Amino acid sequence: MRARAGVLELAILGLLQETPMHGYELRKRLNVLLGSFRALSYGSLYPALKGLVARGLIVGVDSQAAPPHALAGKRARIVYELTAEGKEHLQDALSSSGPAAWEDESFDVRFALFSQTDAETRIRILEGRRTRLAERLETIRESYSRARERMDEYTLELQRHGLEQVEHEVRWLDSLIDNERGRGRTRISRGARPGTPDTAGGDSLAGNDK
Amino acid sequence: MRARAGVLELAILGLLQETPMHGYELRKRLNVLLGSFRALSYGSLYPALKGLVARGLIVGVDSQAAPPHALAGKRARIVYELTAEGKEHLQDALSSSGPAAWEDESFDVRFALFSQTDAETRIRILEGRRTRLAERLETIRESYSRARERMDEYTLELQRHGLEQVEHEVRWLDSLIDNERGRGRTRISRGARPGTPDTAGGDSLAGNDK
DNA sequence: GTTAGCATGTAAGGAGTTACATGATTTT
DNA sequence: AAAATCATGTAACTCCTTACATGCTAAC
Repeated sequence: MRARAGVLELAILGLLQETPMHGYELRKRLNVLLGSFRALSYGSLYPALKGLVARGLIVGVDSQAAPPHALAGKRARIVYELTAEGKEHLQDALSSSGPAAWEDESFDVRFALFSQTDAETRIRILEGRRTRLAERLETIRESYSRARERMDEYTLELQRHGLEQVEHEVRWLDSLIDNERGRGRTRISRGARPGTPDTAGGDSLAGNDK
Repeated sequence: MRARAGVLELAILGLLQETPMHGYELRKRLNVLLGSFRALSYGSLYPALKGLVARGLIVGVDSQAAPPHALAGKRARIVYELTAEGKEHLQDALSSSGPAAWEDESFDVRFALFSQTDAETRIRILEGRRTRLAERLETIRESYSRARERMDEYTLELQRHGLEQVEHEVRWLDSLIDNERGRGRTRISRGARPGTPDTAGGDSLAGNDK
């Protein structure tokens, strides 16, 4: 009820579960996790950490207080780690698999946290996303056949490329789902797609689906 | 100086240049143009229109005021169209080709408006985006070789897929640039890539770039 | 000794969403 | 006569960015 999605919060909790860190380092890891571009600003990160501390999900310990024999010169680096409640909250969030898990903004983060997610939830999320993308294909193809006369060449080309990208992601998901089903918990075979080679290059917009 | 990027505003002006419309219809066209998903809300659209009117770039005329002989029952539909200043402003915006034109948030809209953009600007934007994506490839490959040990299988797989997507877009841009250079103003050959067939499927992360 | 990178934060504001509020018109 | 869809708007709120502000530490 109170759980305001909060992709950023989820990512923070997920990374801190793996290993405690201070803000500055966390940001770098987050930039990789959140899609490798879009450098997250400190103006987002620090207030988010503050909020998580206020809600008792993480605690920040000044790393200079710990070592016994003096070395007291160094700058305060606040290392954050999960509390018991934080771990519980994270587990709850990771075991959920509603639409919020497979939308564009959150799917990547949920996927990156799959190591900490149980097998059934992983499959449910992958399938949810696949369904979502299939709907999107439907929408694009529909708008294509409905209004292709009124669209100029560039809009059309953009549409075509968008469709290609989505189709590519669907194939990716299919291979992932295959992998998850095949082995209970074995590793991902990178890029190998057993029965379906790359040669599906026909006229994508013809609608050879269903 | 004053030109706060405003992707939405640009898209609105671009669509209204093609043909005057009322808000509701505009929204549907915008949803296609802005990437086919992410349904734009009225809470964004109407205030944006209001702002454009306030700045004198568009005017809204109540479509029921126009017809001479009474038909006065129908609901007010406010049809918006560009003013002279609006057209000027749009031309200025469309002839610019700074980083703001080829970033993720704006590139699609700029591309969709290519019919209204001159040939040199089109090429500059396409090349700008290509360079941007090449940088991104560099970043991803770097972080991959720097920290592949510390990354779990899923993060790695996500990275690999992201790389593939970006590589695909680079090839797309290459074919578009080719097309733009080849003909001065001829149409886009849909999906046909002259010299480079789809068979570039090797180990993407090996870094066969440069 | 100065540049680059480490490290933490705050204040103001931009760009959008959700939820609310209202009513007309068309289709079933 | 009900349901869908057309049509326009506002208020509150969320999430994030930019710009500011501060100071330490390592490398050149």
